[in-house]
Amino acid sequence: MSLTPAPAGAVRQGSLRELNLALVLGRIATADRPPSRADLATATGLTRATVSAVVEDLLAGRLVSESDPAPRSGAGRPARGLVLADQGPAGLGLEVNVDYLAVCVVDLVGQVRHRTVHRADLRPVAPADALARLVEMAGAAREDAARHGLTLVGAALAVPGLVDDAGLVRLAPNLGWRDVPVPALLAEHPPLIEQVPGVPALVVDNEANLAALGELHSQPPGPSSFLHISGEVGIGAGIVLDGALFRGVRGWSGEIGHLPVRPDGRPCRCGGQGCLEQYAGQEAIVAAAGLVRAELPADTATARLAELAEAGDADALRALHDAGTALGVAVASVVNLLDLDTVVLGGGYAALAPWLCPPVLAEIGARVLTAAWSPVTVRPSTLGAEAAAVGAAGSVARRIVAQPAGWLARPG
Amino acid sequence: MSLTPAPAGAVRQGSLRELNLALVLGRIATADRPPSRADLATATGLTRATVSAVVEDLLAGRLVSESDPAPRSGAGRPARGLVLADQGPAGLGLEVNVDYLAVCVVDLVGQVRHRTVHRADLRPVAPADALARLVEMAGAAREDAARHGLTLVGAALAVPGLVDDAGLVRLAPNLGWRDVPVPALLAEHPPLIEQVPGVPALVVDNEANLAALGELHSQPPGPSSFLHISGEVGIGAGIVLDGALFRGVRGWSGEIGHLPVRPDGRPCRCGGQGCLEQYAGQEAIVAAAGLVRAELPADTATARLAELAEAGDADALRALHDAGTALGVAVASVVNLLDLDTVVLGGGYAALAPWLCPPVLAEIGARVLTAAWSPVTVRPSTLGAEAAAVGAAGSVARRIVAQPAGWLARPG
DNA sequence: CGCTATTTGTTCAGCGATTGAATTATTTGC
DNA sequence: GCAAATAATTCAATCGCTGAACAAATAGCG
Repeated sequence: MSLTPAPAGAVRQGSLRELNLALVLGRIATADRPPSRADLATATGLTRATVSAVVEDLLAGRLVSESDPAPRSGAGRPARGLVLADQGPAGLGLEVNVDYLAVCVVDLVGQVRHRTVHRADLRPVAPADALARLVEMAGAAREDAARHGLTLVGAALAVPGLVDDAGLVRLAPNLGWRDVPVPALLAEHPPLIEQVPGVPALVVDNEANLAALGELHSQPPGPSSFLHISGEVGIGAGIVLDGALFRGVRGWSGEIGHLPVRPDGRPCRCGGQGCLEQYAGQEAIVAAAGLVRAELPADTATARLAELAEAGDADALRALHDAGTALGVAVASVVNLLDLDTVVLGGGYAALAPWLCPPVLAEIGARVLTAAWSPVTVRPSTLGAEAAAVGAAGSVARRIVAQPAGWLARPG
Repeated sequence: MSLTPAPAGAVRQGSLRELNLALVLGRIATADRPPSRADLATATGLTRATVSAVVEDLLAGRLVSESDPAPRSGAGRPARGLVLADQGPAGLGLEVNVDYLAVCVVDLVGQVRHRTVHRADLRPVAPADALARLVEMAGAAREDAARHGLTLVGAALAVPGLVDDAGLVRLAPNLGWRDVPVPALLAEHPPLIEQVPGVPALVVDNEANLAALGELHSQPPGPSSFLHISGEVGIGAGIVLDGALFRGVRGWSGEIGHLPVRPDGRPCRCGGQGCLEQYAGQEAIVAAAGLVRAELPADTATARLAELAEAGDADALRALHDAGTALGVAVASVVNLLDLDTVVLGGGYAALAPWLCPPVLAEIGARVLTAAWSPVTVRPSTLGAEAAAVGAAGSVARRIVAQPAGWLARPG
């Protein structure tokens, strides 16, 4: 999701204003301090007159507000700083995962204004029932958002599986879902959002993708190209290139869990052999550490591992080192291929990062030709749990920033 | 290099025309038959009046020309078809490789209008001397181009190695180059091109990247996202995503030759272990087939292999099968990661495709989770040798199509 | 042959958005 | 208290798109 305007088709007279609205608003969103109209004029290359006109539209639409006297030095009339409004449009983020449901609301600024998590084992629950429960939570979220002056303009749902363009969940193995028509199931419930031109009412996407988007938009802003790895039962990755999520031809990119790291190794349930998941997936690590999986609820497995590693347990340390090495082989492949300089460990990996990072870095150092000239950073995610839900909500809010014209054109 | 306009900064009054010039010209370039002004209006969403005005500019700048009566059926005034001009701006492509120098000229249409290849072992030649020789060839190319009514507006140089943003060749191992400042060396020679706003005078890029661009712009147009693998002494890949080359954060993407396909395998000169290059590089295949490399000039090694395989030589067939399997493991990683549906085998691999494709496809089928739903195509490159030079020249010519305003604004 | 329907391409007044210069507003420094 | 400096607004001019009317050119039909 680039912040620079990029018209797809004809550039009409009115597109001009649309593009400049996006340009100016994007600048306000990414500035590290509230810019004045004059700042925006020099930053964008537009004239002050144009910026004033554009800002007037944005103020009228309540997308930005004027902040009180901005700190300045020197003579001259003081500038009025412009900031994104903390009221107005907001995004709804939804997440179905193996052991929890999550709902959150993120505003234009990117802040989480509402958050609900419902812990439960979702594997035995029918998809329709899980979604119904989610809608219920979302209803409460909307009411809470309204109390803060926020209007939900779109929703994004994160699922740990493969999703096609139409929102059909083709396969979510760890959840036991197959060919679940999410949009159709959700359409049976009363709509929770106010439709705005240019913002899809519902986007269904892979959990790893949305978590990566969350990382992209987190504060402080990080790099615009990176790999975000979600290490859960399965291992997924979100690839962010130049500030935009790369989804692949059919939206199924990031299947890093099935990169062959030991081509003649253990058979994987995907049909292949020696997939990363067999060596660095949650179950593999737990087993290698000598823990009995049945005694560990999924959401406590990584916590228990971290506990043992912290205490110096030899089995746990070895298991983590081996997993990190396997992960490092896969990451080295990605870095060689895409020339990324940042890798973020998210999901269950975030808590295990202190033990995973060293072997991953070692493999990168040994296997990446260009690592000698420019080092690769490997760090844990800054977002906590439910990162995908936050990323989902943020992706909706970002869309308003990227295409404000739709919101401004609404009748209200 | 997208054909849809995408302004980076301010959208000023004049940008409107710039964007629509690019939009209309891009449409003319990609249409499969010469479109009329009316066709363009419906295709772009602009009014016929605007299209007429835009086309008038393009005709005046000699970027397009009217083709004689286009075949039509039915009543009505006959349309006048519009085609890209076969005169006017053209791109200069240069290539330095291990055993040849190549120069070519490609016009707006994408056709190769001039081509010179100088075969010689470049390893013992100093970079400055190699480039001087290339400039000499380019001078002849420019004169030949001028006779066809073509003006060179930019140059691109393909090098088998890592190039940074400034055009510095950091490392070209098989050529023996290290830290060669190509732009500075070329600046000592008289300029060969006419500077046009928006078109860089010289771009230096990796051979695999430019070969991929050549494939992207080849006729008939193929997919807009694919992986192009150049199998020479080293193995490089160009990644094309949504019609644009993906260069990575520092321009060093595509180092597929060093993907670990056997993490504990043979040591590689990159410092890693079990890199693809050790199993599917030209030297590895030649050695596995029982051929003595010293007796084979580099440019005949693949031809000899193909000959033997054609004749049913067991050693050659086994060597190719093993190489294809290793290649397949790497390709499976890429496809899992990027969800591409097309893989093009270029360079030395093109001639060996009949024997490489089956094992590559077998590995993909076994290791790619999504292959069951949508098959992956693996095919040889349509461009012949010196694909990188052609791609280089084409990338310059394409830039004029993508940003015609610069050419139109020139004083001439 | 002449008329009509049809499609292509051009002309032109109107209009929206940006521009650049002039103007007003507000503060600091002397 | 006044000049300098910076911020923001106002306004006529201009650029380029729009929509509708108009001119051009052909096929079909009687």
